[in-house]
Parts: sequence; structure tokens; C-alpha cells
Amino acid sequence: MDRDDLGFLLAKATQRWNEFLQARFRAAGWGAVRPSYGSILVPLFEEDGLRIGELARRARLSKQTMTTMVRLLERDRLVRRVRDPDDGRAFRILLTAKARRFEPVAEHTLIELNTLAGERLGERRLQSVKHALKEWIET
Amino acid sequence: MDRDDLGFLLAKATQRWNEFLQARFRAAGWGAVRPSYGSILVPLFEEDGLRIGELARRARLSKQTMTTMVRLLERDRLVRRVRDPDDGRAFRILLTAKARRFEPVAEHTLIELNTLAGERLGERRLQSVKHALKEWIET
DNA sequence: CACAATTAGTCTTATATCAGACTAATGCCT
DNA sequence: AGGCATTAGTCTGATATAAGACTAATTGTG
Repeated sequence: MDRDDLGFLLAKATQRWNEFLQARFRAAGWGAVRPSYGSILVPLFEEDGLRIGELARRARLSKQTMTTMVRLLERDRLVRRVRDPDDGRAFRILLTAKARRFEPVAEHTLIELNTLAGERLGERRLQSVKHALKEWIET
Repeated sequence: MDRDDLGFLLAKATQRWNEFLQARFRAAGWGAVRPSYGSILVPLFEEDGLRIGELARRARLSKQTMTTMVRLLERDRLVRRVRDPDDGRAFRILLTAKARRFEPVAEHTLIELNTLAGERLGERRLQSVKHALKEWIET
């Protein structure tokens, strides 16, 4: 490892995480699902029909980014956009049947990866890292 | 914090790091230097005149990305590209006087941010996190 | 030496991401 | 009810990043 400042390590650890995710999805026959789709799918698995602004807030992404991402997921037939009946400016983002078929794969993969991290780092250290990252993010 | 899987935390911690960097650069009057420029500048501060492929290797980025980034730094007058006299395919990337003026700002800012992280997380925990991230990256 | 294999870098295309400006719908205040 | 401030989302343009295919230069091998 050439550099060891925290910024570099965080960036590369993120890349590594996404590589793992993509490999697992491909192995499960869902290679078209990109790691970034988690920002939309994970919140919708919890609560379907969220609006774009709310998705952006939960993923801590800008509304512009969320607009773009929702379009990609729509193109890939994972979500549908329907007008919010209560607010003519807004859309409700709804999971498709295809996304529902993907749901168990997503859940299993996330558990698998967190478990892998626990094995690699030690469960105690993993918890400590997560806690530290949360504090850093909230700073 | 809505989600707490490791991937999300890593991504957001990276974003936060870059926000800090950008804010410090701006405050020091170097707002035009983007956080990503570190991938080129930091290795060149260590050893000037590296080639694009070597920069890519050290930053763990693709050659395509490094080509793009070097062009941006050239545009911003932070590096020059000169043909490698020993290899007609390659370029040597050289820091400009402007980049040299930026160097102390970069070094100071990196120290400052790592210190801030040490304060926020505790020095021992920071070291532990760095170590854990390295292991994760090498996995 | 000739030429095949490798290497250095780039081009094209696609994915992620945001800042700033904009449009249209909503809501609030009088 | 009328009008202004706010909110939801989008458009434009820029920054980061990589996969795949390509060109040109170099190197190694017979």
C-alpha cells in the first residue's frame, strides 16, 4: 500500500466493497444490478412508494443524482414512477415484480458481505470501525 | 443514520473526507484544486516525473481515468506532460511552479485532517480503523 | 534482423455524482 | 381569492470513474 492517509484508504475500501457486491450479483445471475442501485432499492425494500426527494435524503445524495438513478432503474425495469395523487409535483417510486425477485438476493448478499468483513477484520473490530465511521460522518 | 451496512458507511465517510478537503483548500485560496487531484499530486510530490501508468498504479485507478485526470491538471496549470526520452510511447508528468506553491498547503491540510480524525475518533481507534481498512482493501 | 507479443496511452461509451439555474405545483398570509 | 415564498423535480454542464477496443512504440525470440 503506497499511501496510508485516511482519505485514500476510505476511497479504496469503498471501491473494494463495490467490487465484491458486483461479483456476488453477477454470480447470482443479476449482473445488470449495479452496486449504486442499493441507494434506491434498499430504502424501497423497507418502505415502497417513497418520493425522489425522500430517497435522496435517505441515501444522502442530491436530488439531481436521485433523478438520474431512478431513470436508470426504470430503464432496467426495477422501479416504476407514478404521479403522487396528493402532490402534482411529485412522483411515487414503486418496486416492480422483478425488483421483488431480486430482493432476497440483495438481502442475502448484504448479510454475506458484512459477515465476510466480520471474518476479515474480527467482529469486534468491525463494530468499532462502523461506530467510528458513523461519528466521522456526523462530524 | 438510516442505514448502517459497511458499504454505505464507507461511501459516506469518503464523501465527508472530500468535503473537508475541499473546504480547507477553498479557505486557503486554492478552491480550484479538487480533492481528486491528490491522486496525481501526492505521488508527484514524492517523486516528480512519473508516467501515467505508474501514477495509475499508485493511485489504484485505471489508465483511462489517469489520462483524464492528468488532462484536467494540465488545464489547471498544475502539471506538464513531456515525452519520455527513453520511451516514445510514454509521457513524463512534471509538476509546475504553481503546483510547488500548492505543495505546503496540501501537506498541511492532510496533516490537519488526519489530526482532526484523530481527535474525533481517538488516536488509537483511528490507527485501528486504518489498519482494518488496509486489510479489507488487500482482501 | 523480422516479426509476434507486450506495453503505454488514448478514444468511445457508460455510470455516478453534484452545483446552479430553472419550471411548475403547493402552501401560506393577508 | 390573490400573490409571494417554498418545495419537487428536472435541465445543463462539469467532474470522476471504468470497460472495451484501438494505435503506436518497444521488446523479446527465433
